[in-house]
Amino acid sequence: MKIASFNINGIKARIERLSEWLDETAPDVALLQEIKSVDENFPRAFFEDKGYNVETHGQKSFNGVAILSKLPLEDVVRGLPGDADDEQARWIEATVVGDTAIRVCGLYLPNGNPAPGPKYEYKLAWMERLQARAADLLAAEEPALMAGDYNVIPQAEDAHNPDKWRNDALFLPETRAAWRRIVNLGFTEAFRARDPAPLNYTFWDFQAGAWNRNDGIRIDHFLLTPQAADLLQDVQIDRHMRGREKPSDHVPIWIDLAA
DNA sequence: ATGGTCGTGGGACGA
Repeated sequence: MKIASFNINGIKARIERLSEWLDETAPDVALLQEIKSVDENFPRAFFEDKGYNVETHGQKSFNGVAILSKLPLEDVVRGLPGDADDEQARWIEATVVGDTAIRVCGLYLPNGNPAPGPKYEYKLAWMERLQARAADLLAAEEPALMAGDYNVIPQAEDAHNPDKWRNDALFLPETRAAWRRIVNLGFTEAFRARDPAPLNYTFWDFQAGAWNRNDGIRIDHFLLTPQAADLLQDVQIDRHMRGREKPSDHVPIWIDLAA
């Protein structure tokens, strides 16, 4: 089963790129971030015509996450638990019902800049809530994953120019410590676990010719419970998507599970 | 230090 994560940076602007990528890559499940659309305006029928079930958790103009799945989705939950006042649409989870049931969580973790400041405080608080949900997922001892745009550069090797990011909310020591507290609960970070070639990024800024200079960062991640990690067969970053017409600033990352 | 480029929605904000 191929499960992908893709920050599309706006469904309206990206529907053509997303459509061709779905046709080429044929993921069974695609977790989307930054749909930047309310649920009513998401082109649900377009993806249903391709054979996908569609679940969205959107808001006006910003954020927004969605799940596309060729297999049935059950027990959909919208919003990360832990703060009833949080109105930002950054979390959706569901159970993918196949031969092996897999709990999939799609997330768009807050950017947090500028740091310090209220946006950074929101990011750290969100990561504490994420840690709580992550602990519950592990306690269930079932195949489950959390994937999406984490807005976290885990290590210096995950940035082309780490010095540039030293004071950025994506790379501050406190951010990376919060990330490690989650991973070290017992998750497998799929891409790093496969020990792939270095300098493989998932994001290149639109500004200052970042793509042309390969000035990228690796911030889109898959965290797998042990029961999901047992099934892991492959991990790929679809880097080529960044070079296409009207690309997102992120590229897709996907895993293949023996399920 | 600044500005550089996108998307949304139709101005300013977020990244």
